[in-house]
Amino acid sequence: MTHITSSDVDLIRTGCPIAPVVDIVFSRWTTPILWQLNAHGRQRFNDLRDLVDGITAKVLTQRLRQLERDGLVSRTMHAEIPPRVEYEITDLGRSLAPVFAALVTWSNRHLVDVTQARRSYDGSGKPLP
Amino acid sequence: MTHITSSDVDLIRTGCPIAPVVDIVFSRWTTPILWQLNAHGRQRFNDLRDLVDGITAKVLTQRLRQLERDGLVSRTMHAEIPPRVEYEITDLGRSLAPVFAALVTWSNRHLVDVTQARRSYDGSGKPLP
DNA sequence: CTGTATCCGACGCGATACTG
DNA sequence: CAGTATCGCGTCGGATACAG
Repeated sequence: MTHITSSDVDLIRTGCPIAPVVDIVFSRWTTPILWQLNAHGRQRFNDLRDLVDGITAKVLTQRLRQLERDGLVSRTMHAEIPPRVEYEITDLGRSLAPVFAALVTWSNRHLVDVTQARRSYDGSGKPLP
Repeated sequence: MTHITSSDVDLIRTGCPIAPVVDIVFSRWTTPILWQLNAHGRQRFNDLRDLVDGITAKVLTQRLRQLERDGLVSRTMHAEIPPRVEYEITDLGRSLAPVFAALVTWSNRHLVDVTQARRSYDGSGKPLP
């Protein structure tokens, strides 16, 4: 007799198994924040703000809170005057490196294809999204 | 003498080199749509709508237009009554397979760590995002 | 320096009704 | 069957001002 395991059921039922991780890693601003923390190491709040290009203090705070809650970033508060707070990517955050590497590889190989596809589409009278 | 190439400058200047591809691949609904088209092959509009769980016709149309423009999905219109339209993932879309595979791997290994980090954070009196 | 509070405009998305 | 049109709400993010 054949057995249907719970993981089999998951394979059948699951809409998109990577949906949860996409929400965690690719919600807005999280990718550039993690990228900069990974590239430049531990950073103070305002320095990180400068590194992440167009982000405002409010949104940076919101995103850092979420990343801290998810265990991807750590926050260290130094009781000094003026106050100093440092953010650092965690081991769990660094474990995303293969994912980011795969994206870099794909970008180098195929981003130009997307650009070309867009030109071709826009120049062919089809309805623009 | 040392030379500074344009790619060196890019490495210094670039905020986050994967930001463009993240916008293309991980904007809302695109991941589940591509996943289902990759898993179940060519699909008619309403069948795809049923596969993608909670999506409405309007939003599915918008996302499919964008994916078609980016060259990740192809649209085939059959002049019949009733009309039949089929969507299929392209070779360019399939070239994302290593990216999705990396996400599956990370999800299997580390999604539980995120869940645990959230429980720990929520149970420690820190400000909730 | 490191945030927080408030206001507000833009956008995304769902619901519904309608068309070729 | 495969969309499109319209409406309305909710959320997100930007700007600004303020606080510890």
